[in-house]
Amino acid sequence: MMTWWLMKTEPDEFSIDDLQRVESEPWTGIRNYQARNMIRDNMAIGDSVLIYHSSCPQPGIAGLAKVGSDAYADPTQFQADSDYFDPKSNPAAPRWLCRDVRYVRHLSTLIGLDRLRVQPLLADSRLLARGNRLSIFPVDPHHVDAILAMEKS
DNA sequence: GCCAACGTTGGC
DNA sequence: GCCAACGTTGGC
Repeated sequence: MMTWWLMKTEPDEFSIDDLQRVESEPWTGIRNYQARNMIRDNMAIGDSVLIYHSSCPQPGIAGLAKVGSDAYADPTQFQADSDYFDPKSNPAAPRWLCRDVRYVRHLSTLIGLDRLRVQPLLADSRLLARGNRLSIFPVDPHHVDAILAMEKS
């Protein structure tokens, strides 16, 4: 059964335009155990992804992608010069995982957080839940429907 | 730069 | 296992 996911990215670092350019990208730098467990246990190749731009002038949902690989060790945890270097991670038992994410398409226009906030169908969504700092989490199909319907309105 | 929320760390 | 201190996230 296919799951929909939301993945946050800071467009200054890596935007939906960048994903389109490279087509497929190792989604590295996830350093939260809950998110790590979902990458490991709950994602599947072919799952769909909402790409969300955060920490930027226009936060919101920018495009669609797909999970393109199984989970594998995030190489940045072993790179001493990386922001994501984790000296406590052991190569024999890597602490952090990633998956490849494949570009599907841009939304016709970015659906801003301001618009998401006023859509009643999303009032109970995790996306809008107070204090949600997870950079990866599943999205209910009916919430996805509501979001994609906003693309045409 | 501020601040609320929340995860992680480490002393006990 | 508790909990205070600290760090990070992310909107504004």
